[in-house]
Amino acid sequence: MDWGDNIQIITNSELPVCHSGMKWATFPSQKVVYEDSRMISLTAPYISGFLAFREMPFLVDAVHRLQEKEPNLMPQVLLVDGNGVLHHQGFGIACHLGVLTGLPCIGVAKKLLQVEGLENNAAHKEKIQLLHAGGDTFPLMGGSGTVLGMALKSHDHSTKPLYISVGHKISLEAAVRLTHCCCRFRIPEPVRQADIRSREYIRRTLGLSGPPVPGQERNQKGPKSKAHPKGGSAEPAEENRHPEDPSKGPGTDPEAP
DNA sequence: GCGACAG
DNA sequence: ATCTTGTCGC
Repeated sequence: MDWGDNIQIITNSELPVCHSGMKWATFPSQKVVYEDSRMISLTAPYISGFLAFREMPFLVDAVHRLQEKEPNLMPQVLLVDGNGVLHHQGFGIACHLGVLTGLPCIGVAKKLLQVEGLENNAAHKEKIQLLHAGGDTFPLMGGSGTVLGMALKSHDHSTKPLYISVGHKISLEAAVRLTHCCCRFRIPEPVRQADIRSREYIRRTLGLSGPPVPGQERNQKGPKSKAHPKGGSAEPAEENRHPEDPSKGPGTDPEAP
């Protein structure tokens, strides 16, 4: 593989209530060199096909913050949690982010967006079962015969494929190969780490602030708390934290056989 | 009630 | 995205 050792990858990971997390890392070593998590106020609701409407401003903001703070770390490619041209209008969130930042973007979706006749039906599931080893793919063809993306078995023991599509300034083939090279587990590490770290950030900033009523039940069915000031970003209580997170120990590995 | 469902 | 219950492997 001739990507070199200095390709950097950025990933979004938005939780539906109030958080945006991103992670920058080198390739192929995948060492985290920069992290930016903060509270946000989501306004637009989640509507399938309009993900960019909801999340784009925060992703662009994060890229701009990086440009200000560490321009030397500006990545050469972004892995975006969502679709690129595999989209109702042929322009998913990975395309938006690519155009607005000028950076190459890869759409990495965990579920098939059913568009242009693509359907997660029996025939599709059959193709999935024919995928043999990690790295195996099959094309996702729209009604017009155009290849909108590729289903990718991200590692040998993964049941569900990833749905890779071009976002911006990268070929589908390169997008698939690069994504596959990032997969220690089903979800490519940039996406996975952004996810893990964003949840950890939430836990650490809101986790202990909420008043744990003595009789607190485990499964609170009430509405999600919006316990953060609107229009502002909540700062973590501890500012000087070592970004090093030596080893997570033998944690549970999702999607592991 | 039924279909659809990127996050 | 979230919530379940259970299973397997390191």
